[in-house]
Amino acid sequence: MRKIPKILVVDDDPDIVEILRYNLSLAGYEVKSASNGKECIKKAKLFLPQIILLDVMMPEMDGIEACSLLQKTPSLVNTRVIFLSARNEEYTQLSAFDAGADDYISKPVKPKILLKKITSIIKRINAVNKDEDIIKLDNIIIDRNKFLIIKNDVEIYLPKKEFELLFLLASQPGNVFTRDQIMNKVWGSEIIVGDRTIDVHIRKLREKIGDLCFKTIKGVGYKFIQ
Amino acid sequence: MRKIPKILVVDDDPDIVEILRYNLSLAGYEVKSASNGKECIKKAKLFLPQIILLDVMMPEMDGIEACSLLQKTPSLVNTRVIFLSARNEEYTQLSAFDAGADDYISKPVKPKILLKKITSIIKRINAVNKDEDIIKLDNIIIDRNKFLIIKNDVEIYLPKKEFELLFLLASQPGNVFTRDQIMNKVWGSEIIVGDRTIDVHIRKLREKIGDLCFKTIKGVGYKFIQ
DNA sequence: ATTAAGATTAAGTAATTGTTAATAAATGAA
DNA sequence: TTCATTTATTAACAATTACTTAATCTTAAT
Repeated sequence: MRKIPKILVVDDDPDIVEILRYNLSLAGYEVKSASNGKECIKKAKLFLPQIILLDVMMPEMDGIEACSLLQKTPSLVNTRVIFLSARNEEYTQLSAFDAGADDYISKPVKPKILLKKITSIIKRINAVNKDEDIIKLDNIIIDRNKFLIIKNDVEIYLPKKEFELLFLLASQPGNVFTRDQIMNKVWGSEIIVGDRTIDVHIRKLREKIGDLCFKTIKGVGYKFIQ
Repeated sequence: MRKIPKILVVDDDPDIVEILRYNLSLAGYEVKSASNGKECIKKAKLFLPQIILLDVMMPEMDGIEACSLLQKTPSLVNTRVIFLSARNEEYTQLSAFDAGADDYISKPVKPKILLKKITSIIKRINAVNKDEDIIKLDNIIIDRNKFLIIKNDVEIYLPKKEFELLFLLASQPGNVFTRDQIMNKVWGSEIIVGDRTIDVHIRKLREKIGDLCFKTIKGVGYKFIQ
């Protein structure tokens, strides 16, 4: 149950942005775009993408300069930058790598190959960085790498299903999840169990995590509240 | 004091091997070479390079096939493969990535750019894998060079599989490793053994290292705890 | 007050892991 | 090599834990 990888596409040519957006969305990535270096940095800090596809020549601020600045942003240490450029002079490529690029691809870009490269990078990131699987709220941390809950500095271990249920509810505190949604996400769509199964698991969570954390919305479902 | 990065150059053309060896050695890397896929695999397992530069077309076994096999070798999980090839057909590139390539560079290779790419990859590897061979925790040291455990100043020698399993679990204390992950990393993806094999090895570790160090997360996997 | 949805409990069932001992495979020494 | 020893794997069964259900009780909305 990993999150959808995010990609920021940065190019001043709207056509190129559209082509890339189309291909990347189709491949299942979450895509946002920017049209120059300044916008890139602003959006990257908010969006926190795994990958930035960056043009070199752009108005306002070029890609190389943007890349240098991105490297200095702590929240983006795990973000990889791939340059896409029509400029193939060696010195441009060299300065791109000096600025912290992870790759430099010459335009025209072959979408299939770009996708493979991205897959390969994402695979490497996932093999290492598991930060995405931790939910941190005010007084509870839910860490799926450790399969551990820390509530008020106390460690709590939960069985698998209870953990998955809590993880789901806590992934969007305050939002109601219907029984159907819970069924599909925690049990999977092929498995069919009785109605009361969810109740019982909720009950156990109330026992272990605290009654007040779980609110029943009668006729609708359950929500996790902080 | 970080180790000198190791690079394995694989090409059937001795001239290319020499050019690469010259440039890489000059840049401070430790270089070995092979001239076909079979030799590549044999040497890679012994040399454990960070990076393999791999030609596509070679006698005996081509680069793509070699790359696929390399991916299945547990001790080479951290090794990156960069293809260097004169074949620029899209399908060749795609199958290279499918085989687990990290990059595909068309010949003729520009040494400066290759060096930058290598630097960039090494930087990423180092950012993650701080110490490859020795794990030092509060009261246990695990040294894979000596295949030795030191627990509370007592030396413990373990058989290979038990050692690998411990090394894996202790590489991220607190984190759960699923049985699948353990299977893939310790046994490799091509080997298939029965369900109870992991349990038995865990049992031996609990006997030798201490029961409390290993926690079972039922339905998920095992974790090492300090 | 009626009713439908949810809560609770305990008990049954299923699934996973632990343990032991026997066997196979690999390793190392004579 | 051959034999002895160690290590790895499997199989059979035990133990444990988790999951589900059924029966009954409670609650809240109309």
